Amino acid sequence: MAAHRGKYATPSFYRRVWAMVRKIPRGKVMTYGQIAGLLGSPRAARAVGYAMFNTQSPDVPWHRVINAKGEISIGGHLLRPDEQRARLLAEGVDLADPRQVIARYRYWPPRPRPTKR
DNA sequence: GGTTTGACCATAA
DNA sequence: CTTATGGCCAAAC
Repeated sequence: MAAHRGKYATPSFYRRVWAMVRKIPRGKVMTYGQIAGLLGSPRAARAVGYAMFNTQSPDVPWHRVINAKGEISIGGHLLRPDEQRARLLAEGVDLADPRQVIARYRYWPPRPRPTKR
C-alpha cells in the first residue's frame, strides 16, 4: 500500500489533508496552518493549500478552509472565491469580520487520544 | 536531484 | 492600515 508517486497515484499527504477537511462540520472552518499543525507540520500551510488546489472530490468541503486572517485566500481568477463565500454564507458563517470568523467558527477536531480521560 | 511554484504565515517597517 | 520579506513544506517537472 505504499503510495507510489505515479501520475495517477494520490499523494499520502494530500490524503491526510483531505481526510481532515472532510471532518470539518457544516458551519465551521479551519485554517491552512491549523490543518498543517495538526498533521505534524506547523509550517506546511502552503502544502495544505496545494492539497486544496488539487482537490477534486466532492466529499471534501474545500470551502471550509480559510487563511489565518479569517478570510478567503483564493484570489485567483480561474477559481471562484465568490463560490466559497456563498457556500460559507449558506452554512451560516458570517464573513463580515475576519477576526470574528476565527473566533466563532474555528473548528478543532477531537484529539485522537480520548482514552485516559 | 535541483528548480519552481503556491488557495500560507509571522514578522518588520 | 498596507507592503515587503523570509521561511517552511510538499509535489510536479
